[in-house]
Amino acid sequence: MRLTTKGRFAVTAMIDVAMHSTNGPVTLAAVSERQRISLSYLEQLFGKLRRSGLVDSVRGPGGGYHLARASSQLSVAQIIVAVDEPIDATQCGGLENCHDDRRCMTHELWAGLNNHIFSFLSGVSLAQLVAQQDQKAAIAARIDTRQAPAGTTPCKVPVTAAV
Amino acid sequence: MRLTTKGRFAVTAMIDVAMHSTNGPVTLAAVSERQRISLSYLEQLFGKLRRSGLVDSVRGPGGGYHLARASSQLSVAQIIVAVDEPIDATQCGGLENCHDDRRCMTHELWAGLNNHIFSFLSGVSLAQLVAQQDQKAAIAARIDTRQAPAGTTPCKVPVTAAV
DNA sequence: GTTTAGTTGACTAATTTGTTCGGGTATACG
DNA sequence: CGTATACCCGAACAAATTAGTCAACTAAAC
Repeated sequence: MRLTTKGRFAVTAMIDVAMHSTNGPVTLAAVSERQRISLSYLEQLFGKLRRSGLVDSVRGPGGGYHLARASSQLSVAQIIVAVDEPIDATQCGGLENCHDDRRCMTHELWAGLNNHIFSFLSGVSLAQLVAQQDQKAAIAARIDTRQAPAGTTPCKVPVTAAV
Repeated sequence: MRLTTKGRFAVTAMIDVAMHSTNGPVTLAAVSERQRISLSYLEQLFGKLRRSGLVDSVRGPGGGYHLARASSQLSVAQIIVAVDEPIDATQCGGLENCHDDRRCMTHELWAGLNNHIFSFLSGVSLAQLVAQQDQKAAIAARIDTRQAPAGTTPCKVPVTAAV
């Protein structure tokens, strides 16, 4: 389980697809324009997402991508695993040359921590992120039109410093 | 919050220090030898760990590094943040040029997910990992001394598929 | 004063990231 | 038909990051 900008771009793009697939497939050109990600990079990412069975593609005019499953059935972990090919921080690579106890430490350790992080991100569905995003968009719209009802905390979503 | 092999090396090294600091500071040379991490790379990592206040250094003969706090008070998140400098996947960099609603999406989204992952890893202390490691070492030692019982596979800890 | 070991900085190879380019192929539509 | 759309594919590429090397320095123990 690696966590880099690559996986983040993939998740972002998937959210974009989820939010715009109400009427037909979403083209990568549209995602590229909206999310400011280069088209070719998106093609690479969606090639992996497609081969992993997370999205389906429709070729030809009017084509594009749509989610292969309901957004509630797609987890962040699946997306990240699909695009961020796994790498292990072990020297032995989990092979037979770990006679010495110590050399196995990294491997066992990270396998465990991997599990934790993986299962955590498996519990976060695309639907949740979309809902979160929709909510913010709604708040923003309400602020724009200055119709914030009493009792609501406008834009009070605490965006923490980038960690 | 990035999650790469760099942070994993740092955590591995910190566990090694935690496990061997019973009698005096631990030298990086020893960590390097045990964990098969290059000495100079460790020097870079521990430079950051020291500047982040996670370890203290003792110079001269008999010197080395030791944890600045009890291992139960040191979280994985702190270690990773110390060595894996933050990067944001946003185009606007959280600046003022995100007039368009869409361009802020990545930023808000990952800030939230960052929080989740960060708080999760903040809850994992070095002490926990050490305990987990000690437990495995004890099992391994038992296997070593008592001629492995039938059915056990030495050094074949059920390593989950690398994610 | 010599040895140990941290401290620093510069430098390098390998890998990853993100992009650009240049071609393909399937299909809707006129 | 043909053509435009949009997926598909691969190669080449600069930039950043990762991992490691080298060399010189400082503080402290003996």
